[in-house]
Amino acid sequence: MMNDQGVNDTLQVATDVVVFSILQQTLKVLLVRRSGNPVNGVWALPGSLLGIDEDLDASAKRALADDTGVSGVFLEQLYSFGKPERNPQARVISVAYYALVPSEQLRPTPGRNDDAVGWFALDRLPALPFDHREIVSTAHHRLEAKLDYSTIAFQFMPPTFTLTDLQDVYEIILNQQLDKRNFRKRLLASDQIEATEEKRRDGNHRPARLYRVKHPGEVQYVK
Amino acid sequence: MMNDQGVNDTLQVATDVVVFSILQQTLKVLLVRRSGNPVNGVWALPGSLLGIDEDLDASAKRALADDTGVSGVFLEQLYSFGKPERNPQARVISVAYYALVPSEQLRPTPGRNDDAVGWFALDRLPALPFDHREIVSTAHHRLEAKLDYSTIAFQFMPPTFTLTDLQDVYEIILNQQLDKRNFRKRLLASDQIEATEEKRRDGNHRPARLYRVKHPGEVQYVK
DNA sequence: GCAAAAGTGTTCCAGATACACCCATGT
DNA sequence: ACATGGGTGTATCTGGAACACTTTTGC
Repeated sequence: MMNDQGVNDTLQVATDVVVFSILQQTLKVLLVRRSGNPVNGVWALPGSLLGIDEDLDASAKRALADDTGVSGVFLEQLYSFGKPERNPQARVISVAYYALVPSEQLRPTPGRNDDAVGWFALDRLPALPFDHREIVSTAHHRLEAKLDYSTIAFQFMPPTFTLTDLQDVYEIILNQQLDKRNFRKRLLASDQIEATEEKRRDGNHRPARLYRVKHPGEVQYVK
Repeated sequence: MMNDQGVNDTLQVATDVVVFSILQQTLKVLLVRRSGNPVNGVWALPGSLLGIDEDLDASAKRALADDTGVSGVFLEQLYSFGKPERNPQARVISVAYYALVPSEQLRPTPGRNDDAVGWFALDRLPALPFDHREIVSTAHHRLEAKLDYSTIAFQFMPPTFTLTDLQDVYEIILNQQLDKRNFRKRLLASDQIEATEEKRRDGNHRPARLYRVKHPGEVQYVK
């Protein structure tokens, strides 16, 4: 199994997950710092080698839960990365996934192989091993694109939220200001969210009506 | 490497390619009939096991060339399929690709491991092994979707073509009639094709002007 | 009463749609 | 001259973009 350079020459498959959330009005990615070999003390994407009888989706889900304690969130296959030189220690194909976590809902906790987990802004990422930066970048592009033609943004929302909360999510991901009236008109016309009877009072201003998504967990195509 | 059921329990990665073309005014898929084991005499997607030092894209390209003689065409990664039970003989993850071949340009020829190659209409596919039917279906959805927001249809065109030829391609893939004037207006406005000085004379009617794509080989996002 | 965010409608413009007739050729 | 597919323009509709003031609360 080892060739004469000490390199394992069997093929392995891993799943790696780019976890996005919006914290402190910023789009962030969840990274873990591994305590074990081969990458001691370096921040990397949560991930795992694929079990011999394990489904790809299940592997990504498990990697996410084991490494970060996050579960029950939107998770979708992104792309497979397989340059022979991407990992110098071994030949590993990475089937990458991305996940969206509702803002401030989950407190990720390090798994038993991890030193720490942490949220990082996209423009403040630490050095990442292998092609993890390319994976993050591909996931970011996918997220931006899907915002335009699907209800993917709802996956960032807690069970109830205000229209301003939702608009903030769009503005942060698209990195541009949106018109409040047009945004509300479009969202309400899409028939994907509904008003609750509740309002949120905070600060010294008019309370905001709370909404909920009509089909939580489902990402639908719109337009 | 073999367990006591005679099943190889190492993980393997394959690339499989869904090749589309438009022949006889129909969207067709290219299949190969394997002469060797394990699938003797059954039609399947062209594909290959990934070499230990081979890039995924290179593997798909090679599989396509080896199995069908097709090369130099549009080829893009589609999705990775990895259900543990998808292949009962071995644990194989398939990284699927799809390719588009210009109509009537290439004459596919069987590779040395193949019995035959053939084009099949999507609603006239033979029984396919593993999850190849699901892979074809996923590729078909991708193709339909990309037609709307990219110049992917140009990949089906020969070097020069008439606007009616191009409209036929759209109508076949979308399976609906399009308005001739609106189609021409939109295509010409997109600034992606240009008129040549040539015309094509066939049949007893006015000759049609031939066009060419401005950026052949590139698939651009439009709209 | 003032500061702060919530909430609400109309006009304008651009791009998509619907639609019918003349043109150039071969036989 | 006629049959065949090639080629063209205008009116209408619809969805997106721009834009400013009133409301409700806390202090």
